[in-house]
Amino acid sequence: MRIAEVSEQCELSPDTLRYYERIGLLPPVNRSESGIRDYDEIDLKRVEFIKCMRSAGLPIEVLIEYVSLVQQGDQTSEARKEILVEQRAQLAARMEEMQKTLDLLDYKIEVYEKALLKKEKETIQTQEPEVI
Amino acid sequence: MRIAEVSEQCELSPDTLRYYERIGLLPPVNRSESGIRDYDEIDLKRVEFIKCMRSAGLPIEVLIEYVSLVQQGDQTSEARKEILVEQRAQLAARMEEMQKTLDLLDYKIEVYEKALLKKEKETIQTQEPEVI
DNA sequence: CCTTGACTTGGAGCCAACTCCAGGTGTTAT
DNA sequence: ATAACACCTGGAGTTGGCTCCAAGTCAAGG
Repeated sequence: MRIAEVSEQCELSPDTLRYYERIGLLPPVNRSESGIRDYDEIDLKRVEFIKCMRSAGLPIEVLIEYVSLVQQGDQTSEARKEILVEQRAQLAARMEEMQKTLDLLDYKIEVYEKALLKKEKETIQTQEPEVI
Repeated sequence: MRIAEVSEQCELSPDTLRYYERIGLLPPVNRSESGIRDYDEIDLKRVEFIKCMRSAGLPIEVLIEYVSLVQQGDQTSEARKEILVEQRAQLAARMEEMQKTLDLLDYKIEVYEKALLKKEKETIQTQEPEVI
């Protein structure tokens, strides 16, 4: 599968895919004789994994470390698990922060709605004498 | 209240506080005769609000727009509410993305835990090689 | 054979959001 | 009175994460 197709399917630009490979976030993808990337199913799974992690804000550096450990084989499982546990904790913390913000936004929106309703009524009241 | 104290209390660097004011995210803070910032309670509330919004990833540009509408007074309530509603929606969407990632992380951690337990007990690993 | 279009590379450029710095002024404690 | 320190400003630098570009290669269609 060529880069354009992967790009479309995974919704990441070709530039981003090449960038990820360049920095070691994706292990080198197989090439055709003329040097064109040919992504296989395994590559696709990696891309999807990275996309998912990145979409939640996990730093590229951490993911590079994780990927590099995966490449080093089975004896790194413990270290890899620790990375995931740590990142999971940080993600959960960020989500809690965001939940607080969400609650505050909901509260403020409600306040605005009430204020706007009130304004509407008042406008009608002050308009009535004019209209009639 | 001077900038150092606000910085400590709100956990934002003095540089960041000055930066926020410079770009119009905070309305100008009152100064002492010698030009030193003297934050009052209202300023503190604004800082806390901005900090909360920023911690959830709301863009500075949007917050500047919101703050500027607040400065313009009551007739901008509708527009302000719309900004909050839009940002609330985007925030909720980001949180959903993050929840998916959290679930995936939990799944992977579980897999690692099982694999590590198995390894511990058996000392022989016939584990299928992982892709990522 | 020539053009078109997808791909390649290394490197530069860009954006958001800070963060740091130099050079200066003001304040406080000894 | 002088050292030490907090503050000021405008502007430059940094970081993370892409994104764009020029110049070149290659395969296929007319």
